[in-house]
Amino acid sequence: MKVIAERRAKAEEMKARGENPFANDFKVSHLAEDLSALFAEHSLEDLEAAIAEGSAPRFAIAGRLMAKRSFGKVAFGSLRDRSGDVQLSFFRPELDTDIWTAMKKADLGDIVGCEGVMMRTKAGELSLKVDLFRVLTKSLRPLPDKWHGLTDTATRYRQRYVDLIVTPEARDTFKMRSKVLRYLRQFFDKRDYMEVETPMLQPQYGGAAAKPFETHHNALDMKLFMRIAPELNLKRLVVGGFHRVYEINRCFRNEGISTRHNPEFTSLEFYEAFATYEDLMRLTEELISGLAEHLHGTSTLPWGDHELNLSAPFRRLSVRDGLAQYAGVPTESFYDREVLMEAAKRLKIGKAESMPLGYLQMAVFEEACEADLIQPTFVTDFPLDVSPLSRRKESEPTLVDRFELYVGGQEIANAFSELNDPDDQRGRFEAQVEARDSGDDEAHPMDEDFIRALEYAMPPTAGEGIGIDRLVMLLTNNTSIRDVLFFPLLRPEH
RNA sequence: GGGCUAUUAGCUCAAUCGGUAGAGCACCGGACUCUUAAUCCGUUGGUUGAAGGUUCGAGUCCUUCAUGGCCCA
Repeated sequence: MKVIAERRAKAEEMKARGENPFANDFKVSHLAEDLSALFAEHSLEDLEAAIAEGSAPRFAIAGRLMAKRSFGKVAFGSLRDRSGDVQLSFFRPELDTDIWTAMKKADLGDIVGCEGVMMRTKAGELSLKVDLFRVLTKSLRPLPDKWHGLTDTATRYRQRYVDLIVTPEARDTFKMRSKVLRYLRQFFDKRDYMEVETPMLQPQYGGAAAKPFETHHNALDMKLFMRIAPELNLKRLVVGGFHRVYEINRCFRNEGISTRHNPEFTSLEFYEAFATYEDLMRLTEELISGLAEHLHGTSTLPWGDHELNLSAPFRRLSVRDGLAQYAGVPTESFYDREVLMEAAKRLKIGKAESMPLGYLQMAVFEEACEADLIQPTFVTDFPLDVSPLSRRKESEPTLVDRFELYVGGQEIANAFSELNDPDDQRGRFEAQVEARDSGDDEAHPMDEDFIRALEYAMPPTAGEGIGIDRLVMLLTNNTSIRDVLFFPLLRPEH
């Protein structure tokens, strides 16, 4: 490519002049935002006077050259470092010829180092009046169009480094993601939770209904799974006496890829002894509305064509009522297989005949309700069949003390009062094993050690998992999970 | 997995009925002492995603493949 060849030639010219096009000897004194903060109140005249009497402080900044506008004897540039942008100004009559030439030769995208004093332009803009200028790192490839940026999604994801340079929204999203994680840690730390880490490589997987990735440990010649959830290990820690724990980390599920699924994703799971799922609803409301306030100063956020109201309290909707309101299944027919089958047929749900009742109830619920649950909604009272780790509802033992939080038409959180009766747990696992044997490859496998742990007594506990990627999507108004992951999984390029 | 759709210069996009692939930005050269998408003048830049096919002639039509996007399951 011609442009690359030209830039390589410039790098060679630098070498010929004894300059290193990949130098690492420039000392930075300040960031762009330091300069705008320090001089926010200084007038053009003040700054000119300081320069004239030689009392103006000198600054050394470095970053990527993002724009260049040159005239006969004056030029302006824009330098971006990790804090933001600052304008550079060059005045030919006052500069060494070499410095002016170096500036003229510099390409957009080069990493440059500048020294000088602060001034204001006639338009009033703060500007570093440069007297020393070097290309520190030569950029060999041209940046995308400075106005249109990168629009091709494949390129944006595959070459995220370029996307981050030219797409401010992408930068903002990832800054926001980082803030979310920090907020979550502070939120739980304040409540005396302990952050823990549990294995991602496991001889036995569990804690969710999903297909795992498998791998192999050579030394032990043993099959290992990538975890699909940290749940069982976190509950082992509760048994061990760590009564408030949370883990923020990656989970892996060997499933399809879509705008809301990536094979690896980040989950927050937290467990609190002596709490119930109802306590967690209040905690979740506080967490999410607090997060919105913290990030945006409001709990009303745009989401596609909608506006989300994330202020507490959130709506509560039992699965039973949801089926009645959205799927035309009267509350008294909640357990009526025929009525549910009619609804399933209407909603074109495949393989409904072979589903156990709880699965059928949830399949109909998800198909009929999910997309309409835009405003935050706690869906409660799940069927026992689909909840092998949840505590039975005392008033209605075919249901469990569980909720899922839906926002923006997608599941954000899943929580329940934990099942801590080891015998009931064994029965649930056995039912899951049976389901697996009859073809459900997402059924939960038996975990003898987990039952043994429960036999030592796990205090009454409530636990919750929150999908961090989806949460960030909501908080940044991104409708694709790929926009909140630095490097989403894609097919190989060639 | 199925349907629809897209892929053209480094980037953003044009190209009428199938008839010589073009513009803006970037780049290169020139003018210019306050710009901020600077402006003006002049150049350069193409295996039209890949492979086949139809045709005198294919960016355009057909087939297959690759990679995205949207919708459905």
